[in-house]
Amino acid sequence: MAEREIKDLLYAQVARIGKAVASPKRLELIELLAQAEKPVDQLAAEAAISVKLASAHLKELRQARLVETRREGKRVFYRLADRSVADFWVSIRSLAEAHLLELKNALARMSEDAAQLTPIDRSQMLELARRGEIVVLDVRPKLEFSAGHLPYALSMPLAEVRKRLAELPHDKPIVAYCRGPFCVMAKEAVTLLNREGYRATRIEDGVAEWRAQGLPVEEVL
Amino acid sequence: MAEREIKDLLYAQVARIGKAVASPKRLELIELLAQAEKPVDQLAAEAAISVKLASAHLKELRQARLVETRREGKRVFYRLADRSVADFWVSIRSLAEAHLLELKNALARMSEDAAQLTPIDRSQMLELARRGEIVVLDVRPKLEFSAGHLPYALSMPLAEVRKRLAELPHDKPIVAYCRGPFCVMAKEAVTLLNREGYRATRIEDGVAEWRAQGLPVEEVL
DNA sequence: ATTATATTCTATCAATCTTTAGATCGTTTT
DNA sequence: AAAACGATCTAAAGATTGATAGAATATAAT
Repeated sequence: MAEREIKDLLYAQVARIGKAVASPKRLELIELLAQAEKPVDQLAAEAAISVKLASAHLKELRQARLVETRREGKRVFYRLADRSVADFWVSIRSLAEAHLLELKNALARMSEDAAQLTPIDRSQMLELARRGEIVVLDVRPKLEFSAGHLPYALSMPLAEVRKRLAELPHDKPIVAYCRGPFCVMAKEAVTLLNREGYRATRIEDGVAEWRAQGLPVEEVL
Repeated sequence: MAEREIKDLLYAQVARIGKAVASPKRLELIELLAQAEKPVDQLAAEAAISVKLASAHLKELRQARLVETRREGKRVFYRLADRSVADFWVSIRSLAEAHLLELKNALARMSEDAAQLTPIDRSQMLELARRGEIVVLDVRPKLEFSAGHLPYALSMPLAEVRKRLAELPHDKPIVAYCRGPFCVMAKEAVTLLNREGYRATRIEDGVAEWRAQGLPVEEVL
């Protein structure tokens, strides 16, 4: 085989990964799967697409070996092939944030209330959490928390925050997080908490971002 | 604007990066630009495509803000927008290598002579080079060497190796490298050198891979 | 077995992308 | 100013992809 043909083959293979992440919906599915494994119907609902379309996109991701499946009774659960896929999601999103002005603007529009954002140092935050001087609040669905969460984090899904206010201290800073920079759950939780008299801020990191930084994540294996 | 609309916008922006790297030729252009800035005609020749097509692909890369241009007389030089694009190239290639069996096979077919490949530790190699116990040979074109190269490396473009054999010692191991795992120049140089009685091996790293590992690179700024 | 549920496969249309060719634009040289 | 050259733009053909609907498949419950 000629050198040129082999080269074409090599780049074509890498482009398969590129094609897999060239669709907004597939990226959203990857981010959702970075939180925890999920069945098709749930992925479809969370990404706001039909089950059929979700299935088609997941098939592409599977052909690119980015996701794997597991059947449990009637349901088929999808999960990322391994940690490097989540790392890749973080890296392509970061690259996009760095290079696409429109993305920065859209992100800024989403979190106009910049004061909510904690620019805190990650390791310092970890230390404060360890000493119990702040409360780290995971507002994602319980199952995603179970699949892995920041150290010392307390699980309180967004929908439950209002009813479970009593569990939160008024005298300590509360730092909320959710799925990552594109997720609005932490933002909503913080808005609610501050209205109720708590000292709440949020960080943009999700578990994938946290882990991609080489920081520890609590998970049941 | 509704939450769903903003989300769609965010993922669409990231997908623009995905689309930019969803084409084999664009990936090849990125790899070429990771070596050094280059004019359109040269990129077209090295990627074995027409100037028109190269121009069209480069336009897409520019719209995704992955590359920038500079005019010098009649020529337009393209360069990567910044180092993170080269890092991204390394990361998507690694992901592809890890997940696509066909890619592994194609790569294996390319370097059937596994004995040529040095599985050496990078820092150890750096130390040996510093002490002058090995010769690190950069077989890429001179201009790419000038734009940045491994520490202590000697520039000897593949086409010149045969004539410049006298410059190389017979009693020291020679470690050749070129543009990265997809590049065949180092492989060819090693084959030639071993036939001439030298102790030559190669590493798959190029400058981008080296730098992505956080290792130092010599460059004129 | 039959039915219900979850998922995937197949077919289709519209939209998008790749590639090529011809025309155009900008810069340098004569 | 004209010619030469490099690069880009525009237009068009063919190929590929995204999204939707209907048919088919696999498992669980009846």
